[in-house]
Amino acid sequence: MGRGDGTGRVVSADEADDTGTRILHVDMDAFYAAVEVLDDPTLAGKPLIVGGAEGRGVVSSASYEARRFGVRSAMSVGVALRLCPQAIVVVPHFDRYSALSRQVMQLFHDVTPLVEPLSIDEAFLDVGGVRRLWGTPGEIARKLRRTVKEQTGLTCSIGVASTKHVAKIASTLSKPDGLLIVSAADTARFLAERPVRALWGIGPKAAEALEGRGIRMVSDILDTPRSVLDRALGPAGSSRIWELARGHDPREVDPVHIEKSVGHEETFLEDITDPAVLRSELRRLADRVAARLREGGWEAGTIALKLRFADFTTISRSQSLPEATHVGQRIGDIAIDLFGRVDLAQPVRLIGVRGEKLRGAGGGLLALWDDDEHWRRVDEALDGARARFGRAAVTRASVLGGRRDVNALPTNPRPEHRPDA
DNA sequence: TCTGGGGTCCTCACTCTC
DNA sequence: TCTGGAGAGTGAGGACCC
Repeated sequence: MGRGDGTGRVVSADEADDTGTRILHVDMDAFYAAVEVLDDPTLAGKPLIVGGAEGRGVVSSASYEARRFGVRSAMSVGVALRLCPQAIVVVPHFDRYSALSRQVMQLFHDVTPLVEPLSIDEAFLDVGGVRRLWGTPGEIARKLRRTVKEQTGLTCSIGVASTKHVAKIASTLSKPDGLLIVSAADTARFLAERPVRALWGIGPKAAEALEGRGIRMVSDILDTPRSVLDRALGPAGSSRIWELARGHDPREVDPVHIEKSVGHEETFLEDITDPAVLRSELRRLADRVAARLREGGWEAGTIALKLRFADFTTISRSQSLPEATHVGQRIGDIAIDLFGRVDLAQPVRLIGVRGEKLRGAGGGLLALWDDDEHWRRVDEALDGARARFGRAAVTRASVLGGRRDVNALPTNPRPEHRPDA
């Protein structure tokens, strides 16, 4: 398994046992900050904060030099600068991050078609089927770390395990610039030694609920009756951590991503009280949401409004539509109607619009998921494409990913997705 | 100088229908 | 005709993730 190397991280030795593993979780180190350093080497070695430089900005990413002072992402830039006054603050350059992200994801796809991006800077890879090409999962992880560094100049950390959940925890522990392999045989012990907060889905609230009952480590979960977990987390949360604590995680690496909602929101530099200004802002946000919907070939079946007031209380209002839409005027009308039903007792800090229950290309994919016959035809198309282009080159995602291809496939919308249902 | 933006998932309350 | 339970759908809010 892993060992500490004196920096707080846990990494594997070169000869680490990777028996029973096939999942890699790759996570770029302090991604935004690292890209800024790449583009301006004079920032190297300095405490760096990427975030909103004025008003109500928060930290999107911080270099490890800044993290040593307690700077964390999602912290307000003001608080971060109090902790680390010498930090250099730069505004984010999202287009640049996206470009590098695409480059890194392509390197992953060069290894295996089974890549599931989790966010701009991390992904799961299933390398179980490419051993004969590239070696064992541990060897693949070592090569991949070298390749990413050589091709992009950026470092990444990789967790290797038999499940996604354990691979994810392992990559976190190995940060920065590390590799941690957890063999199948070591999984139970590895998990038992972790605090409950390390489990996927246990945030501050759930951790507090568990710790209030004396459940601090994953090993404590193993000794806790299910009824106690049910009371602490509810049946769904309880069921999830019951399984995860035992190393059970049947989720496969899934390269097919289906969007479920599209939204935009904005926090004002100063709180707004004038309803006319807020309505105007809603129109602007509705137009942006509509543009995104049209880009994706979707229509939204539900429109949701979000408001955050000066005291940070947040409310939402939503309305399902008889006919789905991607028209900005219509989305704006609904958002403004929802807004009109809200009692504006306080100034507004944030306003947002979201389209939910997406139909169109996304809805078609949902239908495909639910219908064995359609999946059979997708797999036929997959086999045909693989015969032409080679197995490693073609995935379900690449068969389904092109919108033209998706629309060419038969779809059978589920009843709740039919506008006239 | 308190607390962004874009998401997903879950729970609970309420309404409607059978 | 009234009442209650079950189940589905909808809406609101919260927790969590990066």
